Amino acid sequence: MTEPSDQRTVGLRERKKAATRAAIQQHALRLFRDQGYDATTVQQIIAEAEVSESTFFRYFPTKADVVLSDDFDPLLVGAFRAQPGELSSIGALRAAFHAVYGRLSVEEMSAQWERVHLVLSVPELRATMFSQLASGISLLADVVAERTGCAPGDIGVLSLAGAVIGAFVAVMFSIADDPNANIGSLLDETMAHLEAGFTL
Amino acid sequence: MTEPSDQRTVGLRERKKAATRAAIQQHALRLFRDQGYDATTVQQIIAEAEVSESTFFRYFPTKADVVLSDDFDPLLVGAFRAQPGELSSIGALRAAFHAVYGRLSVEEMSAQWERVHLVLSVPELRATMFSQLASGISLLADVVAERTGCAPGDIGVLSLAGAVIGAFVAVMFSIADDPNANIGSLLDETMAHLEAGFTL
Amino acid sequence: MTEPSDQRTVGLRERKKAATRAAIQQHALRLFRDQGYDATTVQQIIAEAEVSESTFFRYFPTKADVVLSDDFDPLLVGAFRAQPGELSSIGALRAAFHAVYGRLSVEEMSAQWERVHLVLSVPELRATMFSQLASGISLLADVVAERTGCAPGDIGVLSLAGAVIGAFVAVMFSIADDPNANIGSLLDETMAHLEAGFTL
Amino acid sequence: MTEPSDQRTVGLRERKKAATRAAIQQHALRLFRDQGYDATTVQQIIAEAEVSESTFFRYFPTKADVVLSDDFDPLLVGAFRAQPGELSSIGALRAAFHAVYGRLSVEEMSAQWERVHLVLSVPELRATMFSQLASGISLLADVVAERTGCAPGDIGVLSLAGAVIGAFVAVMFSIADDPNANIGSLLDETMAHLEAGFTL
DNA sequence: ACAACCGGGACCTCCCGTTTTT
DNA sequence: AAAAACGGGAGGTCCCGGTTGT
Repeated sequence: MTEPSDQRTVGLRERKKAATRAAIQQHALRLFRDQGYDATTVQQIIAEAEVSESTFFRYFPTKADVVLSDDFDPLLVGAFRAQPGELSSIGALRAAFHAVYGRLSVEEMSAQWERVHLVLSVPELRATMFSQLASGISLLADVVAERTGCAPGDIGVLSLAGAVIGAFVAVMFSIADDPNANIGSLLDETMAHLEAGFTL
Repeated sequence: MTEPSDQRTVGLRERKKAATRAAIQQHALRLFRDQGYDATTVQQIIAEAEVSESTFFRYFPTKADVVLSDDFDPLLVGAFRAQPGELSSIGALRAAFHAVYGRLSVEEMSAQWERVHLVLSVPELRATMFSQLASGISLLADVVAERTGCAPGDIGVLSLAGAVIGAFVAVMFSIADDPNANIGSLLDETMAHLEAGFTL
Repeated sequence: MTEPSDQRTVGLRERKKAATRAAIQQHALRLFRDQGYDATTVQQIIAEAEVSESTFFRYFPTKADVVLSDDFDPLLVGAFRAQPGELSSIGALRAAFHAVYGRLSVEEMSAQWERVHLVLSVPELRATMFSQLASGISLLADVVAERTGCAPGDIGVLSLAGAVIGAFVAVMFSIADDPNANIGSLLDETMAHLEAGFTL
Repeated sequence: MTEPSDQRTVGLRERKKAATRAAIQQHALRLFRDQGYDATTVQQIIAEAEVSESTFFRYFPTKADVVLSDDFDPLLVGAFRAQPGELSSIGALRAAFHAVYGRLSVEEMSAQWERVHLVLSVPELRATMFSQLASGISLLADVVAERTGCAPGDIGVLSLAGAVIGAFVAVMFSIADDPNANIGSLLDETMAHLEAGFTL
């Protein structure tokens, strides 16, 4: 799983860390796909990625985190904050999703699909997803509250965060059995529906 | 946990089943509250509810299902289907939520809160919530598709279903720390936001 | 699954029966492959094959028999009996196997593979295989005893029958994950080894 | 059913384990003989053998395994590996069978017969025999491949393994109705036939 | 001390015979 | 009388804490 493209020039150290991280994830996902998640050991992953076990666990606290960690969250937050103030929150979110998911390379797209597929099909991974969701809602509520000046516990803010994350999950479900789906355009359409109040 | 009120005269068999189910759930939730979820055994529950172990597992395939099974789902579906065709889908959903959650008795409300609290605090229960969500989204997508004539896989339908369930979850999070919150009015407000396209 | 080719002219009635039987088996195997064995109902099979349920059960006492019934047994016995007396029993068997399995059409070969694959992968079917084996050994012992004049309980006759069936099973295992294996030549090689006393 | 004699002094722990295993099997087989397989419960067995239920299932994953588990397999493998390299594979196998089955005590012989008889007469046990066979063929193929340097998938190796197991099964069938049959000499005769290429 | 082994208990599934409802 | 629900019991999995062999 390659790091989502970020063209801004960052330090060499940052880039090396990202490369290591990407290498581990990439080899791990390939092994998971070929042999199954349970049948793949951390030993095999570090052998393929040519890193030490301690390095592995520095980047990913557990084997499950290789699949679960979502590199898009910080990008999304950044893109959201960068949106002009005239946009409504939901409009800004739509733009942010578009900026992050709209221009995925074919490899990034398929890696993303691989992740979604694994998470939904391996019980152990599925079990941790709810907590991921909770964090997602919480994170989203925080940045929306920050933007609007509302409290993060405001029912409107929470509803929005829940609805966005829920719709996101629904999209993930729908692409789980279609490896060729276009995540970016589906998400954009989804956000448009949210913005329009679902006029069906 | 008392069964949401349904006064229509149905057969004796149906009433007995509902009573048995309610008795099991009621005693189980009380024991869970008093002793904790893990510390309560199925043996204790069936002793209190005066049913056999077979009967327990006939009603609830696992101990977790006593907490997780949501009696409101079928009511919600029924109320949704009963809404007039002029309403938009989201409007009909709002009305359905109002009809079901708007007039909960104090006991029903507190039982509901108890359930939410348990689910969020017991890891084993939280682990299965994601699958519950998936079923929820799927069920909702089906009934909305049925109403609108769209396919259940339509992206608009899926987005709506995901957003509603997601917002529902967010509300549940927000009431988890507040035993006296009014579920009904919070849900109504949430649905209003969804309908209006989150104008913040 | 088409009937193993038998060019001798037989009555119309016989041919019609064979055609019906083949049609049932063919559609059943296709459904089993597409949907899985358990998920396929007899109703679906008879709908596809356009026969009545009673006709289905006249040809195959149970659903499992559609897969298990081996049309090759009687052909094999016939071919064995037709071998010249100068051949040793094992030589005659080798010739018989060659006559029956040596000239399978591509469809027959793949249907045969399908059957083997199903039997080995579906627990319910695998469970009945041992009895099939027992019948196979018994049948083989009988015809060999008849040819040689020995008693069917003679240890030599039984050993031969057991060894041949066992080797046959081993071949089936080995082709189970190779859809393109040539059953005929593998069996011939196997019989050659048996005849030569396994000189390795 | 006593453990096939192994006089080498091993650790106390090993001896205790063997004793426990033997005790469970011995009492179980006695109860099966007296009351029938189905009518005997695991509770009765553990009461007689004076172990806990956990211990029972640690040694035998299922009740059926008490009958099905074959203590002779590892001995056979050991004896086979111990044969001098000059012997052909089939010759070495014959010698190994002779070494293991040739000197059974009367009790061991009758316990063995008891097992065979049970397996063939109880449907539930018969149903799993095919998988046992598969493992047997696979195991045999592995050790023969190891000895000859061939691949375990080599058709010659597989044929041999299949033939030997098949002949073994045939012998088991033939003794099922004769409690006084001499397993050792029948097997030896069988292997001789296999080695000679069945000259009948 | 360290690992392997053991007992015990909770959870869960399947099946069968009996009772209850329709 | 047919269908549905119930009780009971057996088989099997998993985990945890205590004991025992090395």
